[in-house]
Amino acid sequence: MGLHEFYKVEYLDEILFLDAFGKNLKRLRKERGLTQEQLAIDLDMEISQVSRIERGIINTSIGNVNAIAKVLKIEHKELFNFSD
Amino acid sequence: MGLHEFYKVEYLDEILFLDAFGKNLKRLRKERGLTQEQLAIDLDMEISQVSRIERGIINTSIGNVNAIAKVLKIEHKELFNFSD
DNA sequence: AATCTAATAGGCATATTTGCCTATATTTAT
DNA sequence: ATAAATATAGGCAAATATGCCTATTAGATT
Repeated sequence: MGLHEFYKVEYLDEILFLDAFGKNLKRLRKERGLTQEQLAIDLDMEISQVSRIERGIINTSIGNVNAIAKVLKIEHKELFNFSD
Repeated sequence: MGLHEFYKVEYLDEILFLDAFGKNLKRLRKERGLTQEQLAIDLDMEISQVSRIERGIINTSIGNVNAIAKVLKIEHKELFNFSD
């Protein structure tokens, strides 16, 4: 079905953003040949959280953005570098 | 006194990051002649939250990063563009 | 097909953020 | 110096993220 079935219209922009952010993270992770489990270990985070972030169902923190950038050895901006 | 007086060493990197992020946001906001109150209104957020974010005492969400970038009419990466 | 690996899903308790509120402090303008 | 505007501070309840756990599904390999 893709994305969420129900949502408040006011938050649609955020939902789309979280979805795009997650897809981008998944792409960057796979490009480096990492599994969700390995990324979770490196981040000292639960694998279920990594999964939730990549699926765009949670609104994670900028602290995690910082940690992810460090682990993936990329700049913060790369995590936000997606057309939509 | 600057920053926090007590913290767990493991989280020092995150504390420094949140502090830098907040200072950068404050700079970007002032450059555009906005008060915390006006920014809060535009973001549909509490002024106390804007204050907490700028002071680096909370770890806000990527959804707010997205909203802030939109309101300030800047790219996401600008919010992370600080030396340290 | 069977097995192994990776990812998704969700429940529940805890931690953290956020909204709402009031009060105080700091800065700016008169 | 006084007043007005702006920012900081913190308490409390509600909302949300996270950790920990188990189970299920999807994908890859043999």
